[in-house]
Amino acid sequence: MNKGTECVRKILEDHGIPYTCQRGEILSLFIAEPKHYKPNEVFRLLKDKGIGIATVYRTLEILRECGIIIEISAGRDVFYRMKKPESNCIYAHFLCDVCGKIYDCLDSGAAKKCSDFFDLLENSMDMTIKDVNITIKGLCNECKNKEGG
Amino acid sequence: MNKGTECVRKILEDHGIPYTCQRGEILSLFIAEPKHYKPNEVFRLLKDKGIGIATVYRTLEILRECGIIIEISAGRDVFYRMKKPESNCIYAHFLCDVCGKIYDCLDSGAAKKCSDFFDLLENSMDMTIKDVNITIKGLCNECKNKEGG
DNA sequence: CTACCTGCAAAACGTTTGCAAGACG
DNA sequence: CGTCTTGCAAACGTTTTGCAGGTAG
Repeated sequence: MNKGTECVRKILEDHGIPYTCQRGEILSLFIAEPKHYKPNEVFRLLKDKGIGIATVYRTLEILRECGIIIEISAGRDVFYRMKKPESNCIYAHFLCDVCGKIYDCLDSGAAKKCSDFFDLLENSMDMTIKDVNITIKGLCNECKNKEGG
Repeated sequence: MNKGTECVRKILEDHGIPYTCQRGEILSLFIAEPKHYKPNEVFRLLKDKGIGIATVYRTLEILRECGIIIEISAGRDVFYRMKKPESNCIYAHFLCDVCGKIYDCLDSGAAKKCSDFFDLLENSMDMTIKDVNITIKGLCNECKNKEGG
């Protein structure tokens, strides 16, 4: 049993999730390359290892429930990615209309401003905010410059 | 031909959309009760009048394309509602975890602040923002007080 | 050994499409 | 009358579910 497996097993068990090799593989994927994955993508990358689509969905739900990964909906698509420790329930993503790439886009300064803003909103509307999901659509850096030039 | 029909016909034609009674019915729904509708909901409310689900989807897409209504995705659900003239491409919605109700939640003051924030972000990340969709999840006013008390 | 987890296949959704019939101007 | 629009049913992609067999502890 190698180092990576050990590490992944520990994360799962620390969250009260019994280890199985399928769960290990899925979580490893998110750790190895920390980007946004659609369920289908996870399935495509791991089906060679004999992981079924149902297990992918069930595992993503488990990992999300316990806060290891987060679910992001951008338009009609659903993505998952690792939860970053510094993010305080406010997630902002930029989705490029042209190339379809998805970018995270809150540095800690912006996150703080945002957080203050939503605190105010929470009070003024007398509700309890659990999380905020901001999806920005437009042209990303690359596509903007391609179109312009 | 009554007043309501005339009015709806005018809106459609002003946007370059040929009038049909199905389009009229769908748009009337949004005008009569200006709330958030899922495609399915629109279909359920209008199928008695012989409107098919395909027509609902096609019409919603047409109305969205020309800016009469907007599309909002909240979690895995897609909603449509009338576009408000004052909204400047920034849409914020509150979705209650418990009762599932959806609320608009940017008054003009908050919208201005938000707008400034995203202008800054746009510059600092060198991208072009077309629209911003903010989904806030949590407990709404009513459900919060029910749970608490 | 028991409880839980898995893959498969089928079902359940939401959404889109092709097509023949019908409505619009 | 030609064009565009419609309803239907089928197709499609995504997500969920039931179940028999397998795995973990």
